[in-house]
Amino acid sequence: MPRPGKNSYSDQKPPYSYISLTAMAIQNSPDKMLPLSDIYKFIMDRFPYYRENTQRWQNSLRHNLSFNDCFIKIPRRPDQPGKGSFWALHPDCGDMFENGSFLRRRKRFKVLRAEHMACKTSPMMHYFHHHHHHPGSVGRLPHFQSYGGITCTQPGGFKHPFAIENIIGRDYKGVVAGGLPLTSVMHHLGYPVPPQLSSVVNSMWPHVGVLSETMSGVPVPAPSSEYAPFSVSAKGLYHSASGPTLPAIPVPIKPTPSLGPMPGLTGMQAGPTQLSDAIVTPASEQIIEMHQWRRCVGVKN
DNA sequence: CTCTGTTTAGTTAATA
DNA sequence: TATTAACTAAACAGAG
Repeated sequence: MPRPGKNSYSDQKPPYSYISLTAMAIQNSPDKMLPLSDIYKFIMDRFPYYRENTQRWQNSLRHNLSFNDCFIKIPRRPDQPGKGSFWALHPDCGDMFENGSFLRRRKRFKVLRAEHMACKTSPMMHYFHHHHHHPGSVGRLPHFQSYGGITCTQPGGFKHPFAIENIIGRDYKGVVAGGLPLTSVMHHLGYPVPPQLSSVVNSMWPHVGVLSETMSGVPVPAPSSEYAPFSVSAKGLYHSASGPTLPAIPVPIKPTPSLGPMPGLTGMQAGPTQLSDAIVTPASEQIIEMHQWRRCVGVKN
């Protein structure tokens, strides 16, 4: 029960599952991977609700990381000191929240057992420690050459569930140049895409806030963590609150198909620019290597 | 010791 | 209403 005069609604439970909160944190990070403590931090910075009962929800969140195949562990390399591994999103997990609800996915993402074993228990994981990463490379686009394996496991090409261009497909479907998604163009021009588009991420995840606020450790001020809208009709906000494009707020309940938040998404996924419009990050680069290795070893997918 | 990570088990709640 | 995703609790192991 929110008490009047004090933060009113902002400490109410956000309409996100732990999975979506975690995915949000990961996707909002420059490298698309975060250590556990940073996932905690992200959530606590933006959602006052989670500044309490930390033992309870953090236990649940850790359970989710381990239990759900959509999250994968990426070992630290020697030049990345710290505790625990990095957590990233599995490249094949698809659009987990395509139904528009961030509370419950339509289906739980599961990888095949063989792949699961290879991914989670292989002693070859140390493989990742040895490849073209330098302390200064964070946030930069990696080399094209290492990029070839991006389509590796899904026919038609993989689209990261929270990939920038997917978000663009939802919020900025008009932002296209020459038939190519903006990200593709930027990528080809050599721009470091993710940072430029952080505002797009913010529009997708209304409570993500601005990156610099996390960096400085200053909690995000009230406006970005106001939950009053969630108690109101989602559909109404859906059409009115965020202008001509997309919901500024996630839809807590399953929308009707015609109201689907991302009419352009399917087209994006089937689009002709599979390879070039994916976002490559240090995390995905390492994932790509993992997949290449698995293919090489003959792990079926 | 704390933190991270895995696992089992039971409950709650969304949705087909 | 049945199914199943999500949540919670808890035991436990290993790393640092």
